[in-house]
Amino acid sequence: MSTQSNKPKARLPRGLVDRHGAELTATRAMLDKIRAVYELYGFDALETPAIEYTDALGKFLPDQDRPNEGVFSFQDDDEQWLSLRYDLTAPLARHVAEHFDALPKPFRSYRAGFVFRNEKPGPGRFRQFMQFDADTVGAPSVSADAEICMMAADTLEAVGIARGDYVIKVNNRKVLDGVLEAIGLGGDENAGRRLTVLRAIDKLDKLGVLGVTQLLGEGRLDDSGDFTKGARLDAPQILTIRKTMLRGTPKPMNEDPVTISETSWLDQLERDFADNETASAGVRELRQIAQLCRAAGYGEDRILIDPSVVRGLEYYTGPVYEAELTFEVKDEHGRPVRFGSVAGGGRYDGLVARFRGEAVPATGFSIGVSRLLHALAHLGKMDAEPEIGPVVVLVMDKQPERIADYMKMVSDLRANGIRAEMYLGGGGMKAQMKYADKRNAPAVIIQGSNEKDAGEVQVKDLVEGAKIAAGIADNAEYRAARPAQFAVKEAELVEAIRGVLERRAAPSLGLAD
RNA sequence: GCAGGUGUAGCUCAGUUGGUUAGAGCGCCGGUCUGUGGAACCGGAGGUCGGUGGUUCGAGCCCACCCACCUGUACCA
Repeated sequence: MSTQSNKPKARLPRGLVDRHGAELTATRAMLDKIRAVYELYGFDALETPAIEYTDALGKFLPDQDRPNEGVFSFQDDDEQWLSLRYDLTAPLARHVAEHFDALPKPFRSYRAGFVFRNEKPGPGRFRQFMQFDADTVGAPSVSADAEICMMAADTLEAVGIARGDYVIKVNNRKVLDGVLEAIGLGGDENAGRRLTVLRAIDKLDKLGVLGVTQLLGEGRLDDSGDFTKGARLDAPQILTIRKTMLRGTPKPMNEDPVTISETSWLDQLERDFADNETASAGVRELRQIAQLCRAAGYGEDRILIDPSVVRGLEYYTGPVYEAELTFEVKDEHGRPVRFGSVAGGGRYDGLVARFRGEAVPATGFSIGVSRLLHALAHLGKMDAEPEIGPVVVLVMDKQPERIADYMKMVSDLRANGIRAEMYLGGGGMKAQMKYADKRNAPAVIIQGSNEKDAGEVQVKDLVEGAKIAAGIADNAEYRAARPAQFAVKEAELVEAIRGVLERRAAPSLGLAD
């Protein structure tokens, strides 16, 4: 029988993608812009590996039932569990804890890299994706948090998002915790319900006030008919949450919430929860952050105190921030596209302490590189121009001495900084032309025996040629026309190609053509 | 994980009440053409019809289970 059944299938696991061409170029350009801002702010580069000991990453210790829940894990040959990192913060905490004595404090660093999550992929969600983080470790004051927010705003503008098309929303976990305490959800016995409440609030921009209210109460039936159990709060509790956390949201999807100013909201919160120490401390911190940002010239259009921001539920201990894009984009069906948050972060005072016992305050944030790039593409800010391919020297004659001639041409072009290659495949001339077309070559060089005898080469400008060809309807005529093709002396080859490339680089000055 | 939907060529899809050797367009490769991308004409490759089992003389079509993908939802450090 055939070997067909044991041939491997050429395929990629779900949630993973190959990237190439314009997308890679655009990614590189964007990373450069982000890096420039981070360095301007005084952060230094740090690289950590993609693999860590599982216990260093945190809570996801593999168990027998589900060794890979959420994280990709495997055992080393000494039986120790290793995992692919699922964010860049936990590895940073490990690095700081490991080299604590040698590092300057505060320690300010940035890093970009792929992270891995073993979960269900969706549109714009992958199992491998890139993050670009910056963190300040060892700085307890809210100045560090305010600085991160300002840098986040600067970064988004640097990559091409206009002021007004984004907002950095800031909240404080102490406020959230304090309010929950005040409505009787404090203490260990209510940990589960607190989590449910926070998750519900986090869904505000997705489900709207109505949906969140349902999740705070009995629960919610989604479009597919599936029921999500709610937090089962009573009416007064729900009212309190709606009055505080759901209020003042900058983009109400529903008419319900009354948008009030940042300061009014802070005043109200301070008044209503004056006797709750946790909430009051949170409000004080938020006021300071707002004050610092305003003093530096960042208005509410850029950095906004917003009570509905929750962020991750695991390790944030103080201020939390989230960068949201506010412009509207329609998809091909005319429906609005949501980008959601493209970056986020917060204060995590307990993360390094896991390794050291003593508290090490830290704050930082993380940009979702692929998501941000996706958003930029919708904004038309991504250079989607295909790369200009190499000049292709066609092989008209396969005699070894002629091959040497062709390679010499390529070599001369390269020596002059022109991207070039000789056709290395086995095809005939037509195949070679198709190849050049597919590679987006600006020009091909043709030298058969006739040209060789005359000491000449044919240069064909493929871009011009395509333009001219568009006006030729008849096939025979098209072939005879040899559009945008001309002969030059062998010695003038480099100069001729340079001319073609220049014409290509400045098409808007095409009056002379 | 839960709910719903969809699986026929690389892509988009046809395929009669179950009936010989499963089709089209586009794409791909080659030829017409010792000389030219697109177009034209001619030819070619490419399918265990998602998988397994069942019903039947006979299954792409009917039944059961499984798998994959899509959408929503849950989780998301």
